[in-house]
Amino acid sequence: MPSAESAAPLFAALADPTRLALLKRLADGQPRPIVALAAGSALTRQAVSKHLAVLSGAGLVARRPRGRETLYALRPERLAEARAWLDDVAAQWEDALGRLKAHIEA
Amino acid sequence: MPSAESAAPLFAALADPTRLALLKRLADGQPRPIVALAAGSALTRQAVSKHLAVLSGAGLVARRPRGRETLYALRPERLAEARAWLDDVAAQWEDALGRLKAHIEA
DNA sequence: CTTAAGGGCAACTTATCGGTTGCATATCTT
DNA sequence: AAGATATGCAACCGATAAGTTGCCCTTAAG
Repeated sequence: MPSAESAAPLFAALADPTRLALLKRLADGQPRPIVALAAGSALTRQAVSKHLAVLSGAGLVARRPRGRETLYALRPERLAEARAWLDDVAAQWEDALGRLKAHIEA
Repeated sequence: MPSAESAAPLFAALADPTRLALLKRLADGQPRPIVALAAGSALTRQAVSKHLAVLSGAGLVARRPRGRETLYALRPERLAEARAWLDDVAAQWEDALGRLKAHIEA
């Protein structure tokens, strides 16, 4: 169960439609260079590069320089951490709900 | 499966440790007024109020004015939407992984 | 060797965010 | 009625984020 302090930066990296789109495109498991990712996004290469830097900083994406290009690949483990926080809260909620129900029936 | 455009504002609301802490405190199912929530947070009542407004705007929390106070309660359905997006990407990833493995073994 | 392609770095602009302070409003309480 | 309680609204400040542009470096390709 990630703490609020560790989970917040993760959600912050996910708080942008462009970045979500990038992650989704990388979810097919194929690493891509920046130009390939910038192709479909109507943004400047620099803008995409910045977004990838944010994702990389949050650990959601892995950078692997190869030759003159840099390949970016999804890191699903970090996605799982974000899910873990949500699961944690949901579990707390379910637990509280069950407790309430039990109390009413008692 | 929520689109990137609809999921991003949701993640944006989650991108702050104070707000995550608020959600976690509300996960016990008990609606609370602002003062009660501001009590443990070392912040001004106004700051907490703003954070709650953000959470409310994202649909993560329900406002229910009662008398001179306003009760805030968690809305787990919206949390589930955030989870749905993460699940979607994770499923895509797993699928691609399986496809790759099948291709190798073929 | 010359040229083009892929990217990093840095400066700058605009907008938004988190937080504060001050004041006004509505509702309990005595 | 008077005072305290719980909020809301608005203005303001400092920091950060998104995006652009311009320049330089490295690596491939002719």
